[in-house]
Amino acid sequence: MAISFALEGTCGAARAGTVRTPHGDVPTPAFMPVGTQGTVKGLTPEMVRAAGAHIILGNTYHLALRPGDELVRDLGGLHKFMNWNGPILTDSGGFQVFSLASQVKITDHGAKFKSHIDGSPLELTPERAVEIQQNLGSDIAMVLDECPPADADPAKMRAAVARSIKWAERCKQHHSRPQQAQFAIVQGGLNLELRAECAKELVALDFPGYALGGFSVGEAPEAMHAALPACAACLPEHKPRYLMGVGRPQDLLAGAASGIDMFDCVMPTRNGRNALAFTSDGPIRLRNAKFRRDAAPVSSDCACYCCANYSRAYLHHLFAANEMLGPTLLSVHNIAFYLTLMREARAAILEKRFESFRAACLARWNAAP
RNA sequence: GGGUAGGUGGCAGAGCGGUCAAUUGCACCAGACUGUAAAUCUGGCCUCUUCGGAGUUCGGGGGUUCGAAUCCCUCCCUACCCA
Repeated sequence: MAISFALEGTCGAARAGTVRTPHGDVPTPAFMPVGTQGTVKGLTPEMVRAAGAHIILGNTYHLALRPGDELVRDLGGLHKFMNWNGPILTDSGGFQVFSLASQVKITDHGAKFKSHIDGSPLELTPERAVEIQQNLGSDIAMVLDECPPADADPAKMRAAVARSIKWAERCKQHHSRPQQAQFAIVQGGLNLELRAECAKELVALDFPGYALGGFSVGEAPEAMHAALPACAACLPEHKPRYLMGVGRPQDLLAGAASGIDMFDCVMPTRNGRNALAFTSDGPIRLRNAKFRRDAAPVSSDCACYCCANYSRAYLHHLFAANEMLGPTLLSVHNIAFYLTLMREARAAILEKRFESFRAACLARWNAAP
């Protein structure tokens, strides 16, 4: 068994547990910083760990294109290559089928891409996605899925679900790395019946973990929040549940409240690079002139390296001067903020006070001036 | 004292008779960012505005013209060269 999941406590639908992997344990609910190209942008692994991360993401599509999955394999695997010895989850490239859609042609066989790097043609099939992730040596691999946009018409949505199920089967069939767990991905958009159907088929295939894909792809956040409880409830209780690509802090809490265990999102790092800081009083834009002389730390009660040592005024200066330390420090903070939130959420679940914790967080974030 | 090249919006720098409130970059102001083609992108940036427009701008003054940032005269200023 490549991974196992221990459920340690619940509070309503919310769950606290531990995902055990060959490279270490992950307490849940967990947030996974995104390191698409074999790096959490701007941060060393030491910084990522110090910020509180237990597990990070890598990406099949990007790493296969460059430097190449066989190269990574030959150099000892992704953990060694990037010097991260904790757990790694690799995304399958399914999201790139969505986000690079203008250059992608999808057939039942696979997704034909044009490389965003040099335009060269390539095809990502379910089998190839499995192979790449096995070469990378991640602890958790994702099946290749088709992730339609939120406004896709019902027929397209249904077809994407059908294809995602077939592809999941092929991925499972092709998978052969015992120390790697493969998670399936439920699609279906906001159609709960379709979601349930998709989940049922995938659960029958008995994967060690299940993800909800196809959220935060253009729909209103409230619509996603409303759909999550039912979607999560379709998944096995004794296996980890992963909400892919989500989201803002309030989305993570909504997910956790619905019974989701794992999250990933580029938001803390990308927004950090773009001078937006998540704070206990809501998001702030450190490029704004009002922070020019603000001696306070980025977030008032944050214990991260950034907040322990630097002022908002200094961060404002770094971004104004275009200094690379600005994005780095703010990525450190934002990741720490997300991970602290998950740690507190976990404690609140175990202490059966998750809903009041969530309500308090939302009240504070929304009270911002 | 003589010559030459110039003086355009916070700065740099286009424009050289009408389509110019004036290209562009920087700076500045604000916004966006959800399984990362993103240290990126979008909008604003003379004044007023009922957002339809309206009013004042291109060193100062005067002139030519239906019309001038653009042509002429004059004054002021800057840079370089010659005495």
